[in-house]
Amino acid sequence: MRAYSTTRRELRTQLHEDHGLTLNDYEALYVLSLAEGQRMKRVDLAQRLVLTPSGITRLLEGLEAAGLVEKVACDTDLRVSYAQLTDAGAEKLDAASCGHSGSLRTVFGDHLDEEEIEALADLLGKLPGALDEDAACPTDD
Amino acid sequence: MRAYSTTRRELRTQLHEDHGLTLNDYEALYVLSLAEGQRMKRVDLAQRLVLTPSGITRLLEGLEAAGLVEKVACDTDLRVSYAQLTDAGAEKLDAASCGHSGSLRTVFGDHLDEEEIEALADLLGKLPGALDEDAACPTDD
DNA sequence: TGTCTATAGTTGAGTACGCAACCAATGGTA
DNA sequence: TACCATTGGTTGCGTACTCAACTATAGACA
Repeated sequence: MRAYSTTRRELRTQLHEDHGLTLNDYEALYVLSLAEGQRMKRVDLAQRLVLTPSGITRLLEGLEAAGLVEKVACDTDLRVSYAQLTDAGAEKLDAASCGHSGSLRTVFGDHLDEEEIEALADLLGKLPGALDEDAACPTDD
Repeated sequence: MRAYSTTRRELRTQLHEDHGLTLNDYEALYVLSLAEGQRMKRVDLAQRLVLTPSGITRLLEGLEAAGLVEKVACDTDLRVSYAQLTDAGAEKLDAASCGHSGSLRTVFGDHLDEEEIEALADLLGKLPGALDEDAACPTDD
């Protein structure tokens, strides 16, 4: 049967069935795990995930409800709040990332060789939406 | 102001404001315009746009309501119906493509040179979801 | 001090999809 | 001929997002 899509859908459903995460859930946990102190201003996280402020609010709503992320106030600026990865969140990420990044590698590896993957990553990295300079510094005050 | 996303959102809103089309609307018109007889089986169009059958039904609903695409029955197989680009659809595509493909070029051109764009297209073309062999032959019976 | 603009974030309403369940037609095969 | 698996397509329902409008804080400047 000629599958409708392939990969992206498969990745999504696998991640969802195995760990109850959407792709963006996963991405959010992943990005947070790399951030200084494992936390980020919501607005920076939004930019990093290419979401609007409301998108981030809803995404974090779910992750907070699941106890994977905590909302932490900033004492120097009452407007901002941080998304802080919890221990449970880090564990969930660990559990999911094994299978997920494996799947990713497989998907790309099926069609591209090592060198091509690197070249692709390089080119995509130059495009906006990818982490531009300032997206890399999550917590500043 | 540090924009939330950038390009994709901008492309979408520009296309929407100027011509009342979503990105997928545009893509559908574009793909149809290249197809033999400017028509395609709905299921093939779905695969090409990486949409589910229900997704295609809803997408074409809108385009049909706008008179840009017509639903044409197949006389050899009563199950299938074609999406047929109308004259109005072709005109709309013309009107939109000028600005849109210009914008696209600009977006990529701002960050990549000619050679890099070509390399990127080449690499992406190898990934699934891009037009695999059979996605190129729209109407067959 | 009051005012004005910019920024962080939430909320309500609308939308573009996916999934599951379904119906109809097709093409075997007995 | 009757049956059955496969394929094309639609519909109901849920969801992840966007946009627009809003509140609240911050910082600049009179």
